[in-house]
Amino acid sequence: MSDAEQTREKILTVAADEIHLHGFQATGLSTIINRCGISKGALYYHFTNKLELGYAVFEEKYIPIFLDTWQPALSHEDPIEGLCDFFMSMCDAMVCSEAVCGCPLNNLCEEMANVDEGFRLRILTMQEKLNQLMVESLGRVKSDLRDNITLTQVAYFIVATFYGATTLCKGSRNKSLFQQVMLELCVYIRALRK
Amino acid sequence: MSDAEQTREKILTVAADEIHLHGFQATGLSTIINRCGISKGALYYHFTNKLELGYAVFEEKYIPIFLDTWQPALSHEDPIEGLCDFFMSMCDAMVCSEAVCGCPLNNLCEEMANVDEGFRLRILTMQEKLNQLMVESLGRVKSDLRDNITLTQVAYFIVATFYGATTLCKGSRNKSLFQQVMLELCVYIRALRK
DNA sequence: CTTGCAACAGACCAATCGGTTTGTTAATAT
DNA sequence: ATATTAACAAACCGATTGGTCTGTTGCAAG
Repeated sequence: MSDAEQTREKILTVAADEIHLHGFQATGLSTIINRCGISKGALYYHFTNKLELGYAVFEEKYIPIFLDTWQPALSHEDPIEGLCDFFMSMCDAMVCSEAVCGCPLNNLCEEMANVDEGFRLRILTMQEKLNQLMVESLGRVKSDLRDNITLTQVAYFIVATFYGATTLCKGSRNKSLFQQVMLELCVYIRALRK
Repeated sequence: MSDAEQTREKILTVAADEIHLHGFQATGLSTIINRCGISKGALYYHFTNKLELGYAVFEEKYIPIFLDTWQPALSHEDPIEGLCDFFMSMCDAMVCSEAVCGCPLNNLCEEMANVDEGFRLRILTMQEKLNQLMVESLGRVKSDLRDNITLTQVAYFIVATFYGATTLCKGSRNKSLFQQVMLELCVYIRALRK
């Protein structure tokens, strides 16, 4: 990787972390610059403006992370247990010390959906993609599931609950609260079976 | 109500609306001042700083609205149906034109929980209060419910799903998506019965 | 009549923001 | 050897932010 590419990568990595920690709008370019040890000239050489940097972080960092996080659960031979395992593992991964950052997708959706259309559409695309993946995943065991369920609806319900759990956890800084919601979510998911 | 009290009320009302629309940090004092048709001197006469104004908005505006919104559902003689009615009515109330603002509590929690401890504790108190109310409410018909359920856990689960649904709706600007999650939530709630 | 304070108005200020411009350097192509 | 360019460094800029400071006005008590 060339020096320039390394610089670009470093900017993206630091920006991704900073946006995850403090949100997009609250993240100053000066912070990114300082943490990277570069100048403003360097940043603006690689990105035309703050918004474009944000888009790049979303597409080159958040999307891959997001897919890598959900993929194992969804490609599990038994998606029901795959999801339950995933949610339980998220309980351990959830850090509740100084700050709870939660899911970058959820955060950006809350912060930017009403602020910038470019962000909103990217988030929307990702959410539809996740829903589609989940529908496909559950569809593979459709014969095991109750007859009266709508897969799309169920998929959105699951994601909504997951998102809401992270929000609650942010306010309470209580990992066990997150865990409780996840446990109940597992109860719900397992009850999808006949 | 005296003139001074009227001014204070107007500030609180406008600030509450503006914070609901754009969040606390993105709301400038100049916006509030302009919309109220007052001066900066007036604002700082009634509130020591922006943060204290935010707290006042939370306590004198958001908390009452929040309680008034949930109370009817929870004090319904049949809380299960009370909640279902409530969620269905929220589908109609949800506006999806230019922007989706969602629940002020959820918004502030997402934005401020990791930024200011004063906000976080106020939000936390309110969420615990809601949970307590919901547990009491469901507790009144406990004999009708399945034996293996934990009321607190169920209550947090319900609120989490509701919160997450508003987030999804923000990104998609699709009222029917919100409706789908609410429908599934009703399915879940009704399944709490024996 | 005047003194005093509540209730503002509005100029002012330092800090910070995203963004621009100019300058420098090292490498590469000719 | 020279010209060009990629890849930055850093001073600079206008706009905006929350916050302060110095008035000014109207009513009310003495």
